[in-house]
Amino acid sequence: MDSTTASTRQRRKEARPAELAAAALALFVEKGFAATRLDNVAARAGVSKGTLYLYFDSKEALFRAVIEESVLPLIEASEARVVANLDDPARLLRALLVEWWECFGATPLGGTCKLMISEGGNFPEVAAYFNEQVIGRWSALLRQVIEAGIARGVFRPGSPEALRQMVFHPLLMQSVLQHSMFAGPPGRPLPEQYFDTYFDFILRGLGAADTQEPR
Amino acid sequence: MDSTTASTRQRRKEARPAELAAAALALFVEKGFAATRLDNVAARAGVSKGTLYLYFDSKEALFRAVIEESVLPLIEASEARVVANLDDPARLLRALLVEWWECFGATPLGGTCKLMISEGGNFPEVAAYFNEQVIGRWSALLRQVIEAGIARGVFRPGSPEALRQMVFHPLLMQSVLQHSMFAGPPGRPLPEQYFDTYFDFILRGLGAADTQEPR
Amino acid sequence: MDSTTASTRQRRKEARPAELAAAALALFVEKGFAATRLDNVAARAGVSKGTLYLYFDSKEALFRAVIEESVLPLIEASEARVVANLDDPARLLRALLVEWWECFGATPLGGTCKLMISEGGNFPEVAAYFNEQVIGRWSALLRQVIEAGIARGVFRPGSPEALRQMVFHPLLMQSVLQHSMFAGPPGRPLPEQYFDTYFDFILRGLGAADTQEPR
Amino acid sequence: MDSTTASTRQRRKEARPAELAAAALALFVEKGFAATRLDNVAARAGVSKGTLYLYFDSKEALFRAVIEESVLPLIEASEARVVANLDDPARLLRALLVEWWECFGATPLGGTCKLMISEGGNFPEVAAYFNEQVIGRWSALLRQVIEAGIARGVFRPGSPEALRQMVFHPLLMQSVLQHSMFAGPPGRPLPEQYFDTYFDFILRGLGAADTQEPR
DNA sequence: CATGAATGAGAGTTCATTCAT
DNA sequence: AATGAATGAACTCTCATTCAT
Repeated sequence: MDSTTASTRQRRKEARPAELAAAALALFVEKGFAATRLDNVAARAGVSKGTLYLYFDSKEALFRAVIEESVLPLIEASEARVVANLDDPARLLRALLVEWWECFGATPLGGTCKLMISEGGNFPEVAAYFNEQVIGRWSALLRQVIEAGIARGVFRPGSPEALRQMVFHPLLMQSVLQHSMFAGPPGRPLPEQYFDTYFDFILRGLGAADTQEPR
Repeated sequence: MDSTTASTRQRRKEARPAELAAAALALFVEKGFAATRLDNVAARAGVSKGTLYLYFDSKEALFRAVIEESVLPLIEASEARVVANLDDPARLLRALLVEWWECFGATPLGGTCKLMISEGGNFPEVAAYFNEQVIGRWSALLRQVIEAGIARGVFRPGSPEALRQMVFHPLLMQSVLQHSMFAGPPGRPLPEQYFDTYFDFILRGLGAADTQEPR
Repeated sequence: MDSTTASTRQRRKEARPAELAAAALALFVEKGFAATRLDNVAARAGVSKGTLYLYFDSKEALFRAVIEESVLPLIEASEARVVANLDDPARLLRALLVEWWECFGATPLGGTCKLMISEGGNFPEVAAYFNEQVIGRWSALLRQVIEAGIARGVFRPGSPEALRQMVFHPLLMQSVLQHSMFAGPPGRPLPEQYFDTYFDFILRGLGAADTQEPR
Repeated sequence: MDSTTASTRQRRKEARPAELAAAALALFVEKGFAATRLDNVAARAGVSKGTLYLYFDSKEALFRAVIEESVLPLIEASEARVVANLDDPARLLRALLVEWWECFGATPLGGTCKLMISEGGNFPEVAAYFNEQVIGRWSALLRQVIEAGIARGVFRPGSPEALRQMVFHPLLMQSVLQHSMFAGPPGRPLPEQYFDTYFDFILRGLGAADTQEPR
């Protein structure tokens, strides 16, 4: 019963839902919800099809779980970081975006963005949840940083929401594309110079004072 | 039987494939390929399900046709415009992007991008075709303009491909999002100020000398 | 469109639901609802499995249709007969019961009684419908005849409902048993003397004046 | 480990099969064989699903056991009573039927009859066994009493088998209906007057001389 | 040309049965 | 002896595809 006597069976049982959700995420991202066969999900997780139903009530419940479990950890860490570093918005912005890319956008979790773009229309409540808990909170963070930058005169004035899109969408589109069509060899890193060009571009775009400093 | 009805029929007959493809595009974009029912496509086009098979061999053939018919017109017009106006890259860039948005991104055709992001992995040949004929040619155009700007000293030096992404992806993401999840009322226009902020941002990002000129 | 041009296809289409319901009734009665396979229903009706779904939304809908279509005709004919012949209750009772047996109890329709006994608990709304529209109306008819007989002094006094059960349940049980367990060769008629013994018994049981007359 | 707990365990162990069979009987009667889930049987008996397989080889073996254990006790007692009391057939008949109702028909065991009506067709050997060991012996008893009555001139002449059905089927149908569709509050007793009307009716039906004696 | 009734392979889901613990 | 996680065959239901009309 206690942790020391946990059997192999027990350990598997506790790990199962996460394993199954990971397998499902990969296939949902690759093929879409409707085109993903539960046989394939089960096979990828190394279990039989029936086992899926021990942990999830239906294919749709699996989808919801995949989204819900994929999204929360990063946001909270980032929110904590923001409140502590608003005095150097340019550096903070760069740190947030790099972290987003490395911990989310470039990982399998990043597939959730492609997945919600593809399937959101078929699952309005899941889309609403994702919008509130993930997109909304993350967007608010970025707007906060941009507003701080404008307030401090580091960035030029402008609509924080529009500027947020200019800043974030190139990186988001990178993530979406890497989980789509031309994924190439999976895990292929961005070209070396990408982040240099990216940050130079968005800081110039924001009218940041010191865009000339080399990296 | 008489000439009048014959010509009416004739017109219908010739228009049919395009009507069917338009109905299919709308539903493929809204629901995805696998979740779209041919019954619904037929109903939206006002024909019976069997009629679809008079014009398309299979659901997949319909998908290919949808993609193939959606993409060519704009590119050729844009290509012609580019060769004629390379001497003012900033103005040309703005004109191209506005045109792309108004003639493609904001129209039902813009759904094609969302569709290829969602379904490209399931249709590699279609994705390859789309990549070559649309993405490749359009990207080449934009790179050409950016390179011209750099060569003329209007834009700062940098990787043309990376810069193309910074310039184009915010707009592309707008189009994708409008055809996805949170489409809101369909056809909702972008906020007035969006293009002002957008062009100001990307021209600053490109290091363009005169970013203050009004649109 | 009109009846003369009705095609083979058309004629089949109109007859299909009844054919399918008849096949389903036979198998539901024989095996029960849960143990009946839709494959078998389709095969017995000479169609494919998918065809069932052109006419019935689900297995349960098929069950409802089977019950609802099996029950109404007899009742109405019997109700009409009753109001016209209440002045000779003994003869009327005999006529009603013979008719019930020949037009319902001994036919495939009689299986509905066995079916509702077996499955009523799993389909409360269907059972309620059957109870109101069939059992209730038929029981009311019999009670009416018995009450008329008591009022005229032809039958001895007693609870009409209890007497109805004594009168009807032997015949009902015959029908149920013939559609159950020991059906023997289907359509096996009752032994010659059964009805003689039956009517003699129930008329004596009702205290009818002239139970001594031989048939 | 000590003798006290060992004996408790022992008692549980020996009682288990009967507890499991009782749980199964209740659910088989309520829902039918195919619609009864072994999970539910196990839950109702307070054990896990796997435990069922320690005592019964399969769901069908459980069904056989349920039937076989439900039937024998009453018959033997009744058979003994019959041989000792054939000299007063009317009184004996009444006693047998009251006993059948109180010890079988009105108890959970009475559900066996409904169950065999519902499922007999799917289990021919079980049905044959039930037919021989229960129905056959019980019917023979009743016929014996009826024949004795006829021989003594207490009942009018007639086919003993047909008369047996007239006599027994109203009571049997009561039992079947109480375990079916409209069971109402379970265990609801028959109306007070039911047995009065019932015995009056069948003794009149049998042409018994003295049907006026109160119960 | 156009229809829509019919098909049947293939999907999601259930549940009797097994077996490592 | 008892458990319950795991299995996979078998079910209901769907829908792209066909073809007689």
